[in-house]
Amino acid sequence: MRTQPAVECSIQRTLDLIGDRWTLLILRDLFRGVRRFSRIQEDLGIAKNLLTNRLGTLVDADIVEKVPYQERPVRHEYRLTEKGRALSPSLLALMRWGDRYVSGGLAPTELVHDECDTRLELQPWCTTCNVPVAPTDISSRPGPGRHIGTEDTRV
Amino acid sequence: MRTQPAVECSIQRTLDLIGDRWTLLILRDLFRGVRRFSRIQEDLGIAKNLLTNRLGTLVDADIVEKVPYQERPVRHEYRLTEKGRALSPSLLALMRWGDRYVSGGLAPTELVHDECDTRLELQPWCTTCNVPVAPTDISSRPGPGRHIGTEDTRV
DNA sequence: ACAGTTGGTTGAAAATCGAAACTAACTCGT
DNA sequence: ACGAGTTAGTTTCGATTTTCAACCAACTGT
Repeated sequence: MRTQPAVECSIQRTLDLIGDRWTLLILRDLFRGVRRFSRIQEDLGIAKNLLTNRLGTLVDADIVEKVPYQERPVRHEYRLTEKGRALSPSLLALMRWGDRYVSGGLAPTELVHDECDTRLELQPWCTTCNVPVAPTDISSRPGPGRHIGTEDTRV
Repeated sequence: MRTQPAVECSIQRTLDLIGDRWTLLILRDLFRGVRRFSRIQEDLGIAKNLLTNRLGTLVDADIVEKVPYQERPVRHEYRLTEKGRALSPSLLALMRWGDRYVSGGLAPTELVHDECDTRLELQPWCTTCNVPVAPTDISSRPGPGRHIGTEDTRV
């Protein structure tokens, strides 16, 4: 368990919840339609007790829900809630990064723009200027949920 | 270490590299401008040996580079490479999710566009049409880097 | 009746982590 | 020139987590 709290950042709060070695992979499987305990376990090679724990945490956090898919033997499958489905851009962004920098540009799965059939990027977008924004043009500042640091925030 | 290999997915490859409990937080600090060993260590409360290991891994993976900021005592700081800066959309996506679903809509920290001071959103972006793409205009298909599952992929 | 499937639990060994102590190289104040 | 302070680590060791394997319970299909 983390020693220092000081959780004044949504990235940290998010990673405290889903940022361990397995959880994002479990969520990826759920997005892919792998929803049963034993299928996830086989697919990831995760220890069963850990899968039990992680799924329990995800259910508690309302990211995943356990819905019965048959009675007598009652069997459940794990489905993403709306909160869980909202993680899709995060997984997409990680996937695109991996495509480019780890898989050497060869994407195992592509997401494309219907109209022109081009692969999609996920970019920070300024709704005022109506342009994509490079990492070097981003600053951070305290928001309504408070803040700590006062560093130079340029990349 | 992971037991089953079967790494046929960019998300998995990415998480194998940066998906542990600390690495994404370290990268967040680098994005925020916290670049020195001791500053990161204080800020995160991570054990020093772990920080050494993680930074080493990041440097080996060419996500971060160690650049001297003074001679005599040679001191280094850790800077994101282009590959590292490309993780910005991933972190932004996780942050925006946390803002909405963990921090109750009140962002502790906002990321803004330098030029106009507006809070940033994350949008799927078509590099061919040079426009943002709505979720309804997205399709998925198998890519050149092969594929595994044949499941029902609807959420 | 009994092998097989699903979704777990339990316990011990192995790997990893965290806290504190220690080191090395150098600066700064006096 | 001496001692204190800073930065960036390494080492050690006890605590925690993870993995692996075995076990279990409810039910099915044959």
